[in-house]
Amino acid sequence: MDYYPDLDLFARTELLQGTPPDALRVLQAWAGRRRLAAGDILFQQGDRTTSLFLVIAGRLRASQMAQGGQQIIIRYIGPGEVAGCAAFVENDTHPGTVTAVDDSHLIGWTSASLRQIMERYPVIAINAVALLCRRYHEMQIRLREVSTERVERRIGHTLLRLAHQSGGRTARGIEIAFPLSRRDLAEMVGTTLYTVSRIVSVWEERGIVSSGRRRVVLCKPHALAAIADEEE
Amino acid sequence: MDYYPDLDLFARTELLQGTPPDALRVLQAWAGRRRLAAGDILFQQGDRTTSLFLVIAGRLRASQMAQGGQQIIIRYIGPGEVAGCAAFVENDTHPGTVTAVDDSHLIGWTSASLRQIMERYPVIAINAVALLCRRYHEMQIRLREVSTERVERRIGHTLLRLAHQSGGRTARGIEIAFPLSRRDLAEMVGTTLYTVSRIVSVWEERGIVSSGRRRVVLCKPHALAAIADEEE
DNA sequence: CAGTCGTTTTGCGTTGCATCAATGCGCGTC
DNA sequence: GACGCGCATTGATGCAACGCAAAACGACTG
Repeated sequence: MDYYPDLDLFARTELLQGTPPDALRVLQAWAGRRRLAAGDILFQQGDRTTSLFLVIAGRLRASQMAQGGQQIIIRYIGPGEVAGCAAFVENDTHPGTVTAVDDSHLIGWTSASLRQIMERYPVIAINAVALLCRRYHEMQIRLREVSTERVERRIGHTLLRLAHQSGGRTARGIEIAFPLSRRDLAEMVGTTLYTVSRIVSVWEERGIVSSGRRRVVLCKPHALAAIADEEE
Repeated sequence: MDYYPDLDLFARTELLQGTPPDALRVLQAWAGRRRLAAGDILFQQGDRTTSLFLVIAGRLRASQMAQGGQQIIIRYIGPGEVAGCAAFVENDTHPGTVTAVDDSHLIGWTSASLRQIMERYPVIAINAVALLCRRYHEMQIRLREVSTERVERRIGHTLLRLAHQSGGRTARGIEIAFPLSRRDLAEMVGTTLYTVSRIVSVWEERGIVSSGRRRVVLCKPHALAAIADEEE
């Protein structure tokens, strides 16, 4: 009897949950593997979409460049999540660049094979639809935040989201589980690293967060939530 | 032989293109109809998702409220497009409110029947994936714009997009085909109606646009594009 | 035709945040 | 241990855009 180490892992991802075992075996057979060291680029903005990737381990960052050289961070992608959504559609181009922020291990399928698989196993297409709805919804909320809220609250919401998505419990509080600099935060929030630094410094004095070189720990998440959601 | 007036219309929409004729007939049989007058609400933010709607005629606006009473416009939805994406997923809630800005005619399917249809006809699920990818990509670009560009350029981009999406050729230039107030524009761009008014007034003096009560005509689209995309 | 309501314009004071510049700190490297 | 580099802090300054207020301008209504 063969041993397929990926199978049960597959079955717990957002894209492949509920997929019949034979589909999982097909997926495994067609999968390509990819390892990245922290800092490596998976693909660049404007590249043709060749493959969709599933993150097995590690963490990636999807970002988008403006013509002025500024960039924003679209999202961080962790284990079980999908990188390179645009590859769901054949012959498209990637809207952003995806970079590894930690050493990462990925599995990829070509757009063409993915399409075949979705035709044969509609569950996967339906999972993809659900996943994209979530992402779309996420973006709507961020667009609203950046359009209507001021910087302090946006930083608050962003940290809470990151903590929720990939926070680890520690003695001091919830720690963001990957390196996150002031500049990174600024590019998620739509501000400058200077402003982030000032605001986080104030929070640090108040004991709400504890942060250092590319590390952030939320000591009092509820206090942060109060700042992020207080009435007017 | 029966006459199904919707069938060829269906086959030209983003969601249903490439769908086999028998699927179209099933879809037609399961469809609910809905008519809205300008100003009517299709569903509210927070409502449970019951149905997904296809716009046959008219125009709708998807918006999202912030707790302070401010709101932003997510997008305008025209004929052939889909309203209420969240209904792709059963037992979810709508992230925004959808309102008719013109008298509109819609067709709807319940989430449950939609799911069955997608299982039976994966093309539709795959179309949905492509559609959501496009929307997701759109939002990424808007998020980048609102985070990195200043108001004048954002208004320019927004008008160009609207013109592209639903502009009608007229003697004076390209006219946005539905009522669009300064406030509406402000809520799409993430600014105030005052700022929009000022900037549009300047453009009006320069002959780039011509606008009045809830009407906008782009007289010199290329000049607008130059403003929106000029280097630095 | 007067009255009302929604939209747009415009002036002006205010301010949140960007921008520039200088300094300090921690970490890896030769 | 000294150097250099990337990251973080902090102050000073300027400006783009906000927010208020008041008025002008249609458009619709009784």
